[in-house]
Amino acid sequence: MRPLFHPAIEDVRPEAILHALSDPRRAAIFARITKAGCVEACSAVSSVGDQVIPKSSLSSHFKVLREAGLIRCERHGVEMRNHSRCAEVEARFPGLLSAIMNAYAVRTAGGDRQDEAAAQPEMR
Amino acid sequence: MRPLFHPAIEDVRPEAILHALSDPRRAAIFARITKAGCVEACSAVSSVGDQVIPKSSLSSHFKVLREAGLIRCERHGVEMRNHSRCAEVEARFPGLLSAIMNAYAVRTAGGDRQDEAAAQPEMR
DNA sequence: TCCCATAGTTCGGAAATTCGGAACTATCGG
DNA sequence: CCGATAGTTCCGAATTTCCGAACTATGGGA
Repeated sequence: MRPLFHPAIEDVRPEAILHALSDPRRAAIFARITKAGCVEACSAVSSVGDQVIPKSSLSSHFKVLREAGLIRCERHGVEMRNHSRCAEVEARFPGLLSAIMNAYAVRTAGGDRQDEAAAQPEMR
Repeated sequence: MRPLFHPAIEDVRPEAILHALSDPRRAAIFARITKAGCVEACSAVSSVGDQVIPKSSLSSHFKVLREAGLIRCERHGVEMRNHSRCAEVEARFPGLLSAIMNAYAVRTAGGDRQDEAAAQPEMR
């Protein structure tokens, strides 16, 4: 089971990235991984905002992020380390990730009525 | 039926935009509308690449784009005019749309094996 | 070595979303 | 009023998402 599938950076497709980040929970998870110095134990993210995410759902969110090419996952002992592939993706699609994360930051800053804490602002 | 629903710009949510543009066909439609001087008869876009889109599907694609806040639609006689809300969205989420459209352009330029003509490059 | 605890994945059925053909509606030009 | 064109709605089939329960993998003792 070790060799988890990761797309090569040149196989990463924009629609996969947009789809992955079009879910605010996944976007929040990705923001957290990217912010946290690119390393984090997997279910350190057991909730987003005050919303608890069941672990089977968490697992599939990570899978979506991984297969979209946004993160790199490897086992370390009993847990998983997740690295953001932010830099690689930035090189291939300049400005994309920062624009997306900024957009979420605008939304949470802009005072919408709905779940404020969903996404974390300013990456990079 | 006239007053088609359009979200106010401050109600536009990033996840809706990402979701709308995470479909390459919708992204291509949006690119075409934006490029074509912000006005275009609706089913001038009856196909994307060489792929024909049935009109019920087209209709719902336009609905998704409209409700995401990406386009503005109004009836003119028997047909629909679609304006890109690109400028408004750009003001709210700086860099987002151009980064996304550029990403699709990179993909088509980068020589993926799959439907090359799906999205049109360089907006703005 | 065996057993337990922890971290994550897989399975499977329910719920939600998307797709697209067929029927319907709106508008214009005779 | 009639026909043609442009879109929308309806609805069933196919696909995707969600999440609890069972399962797998790894490391740490006893």
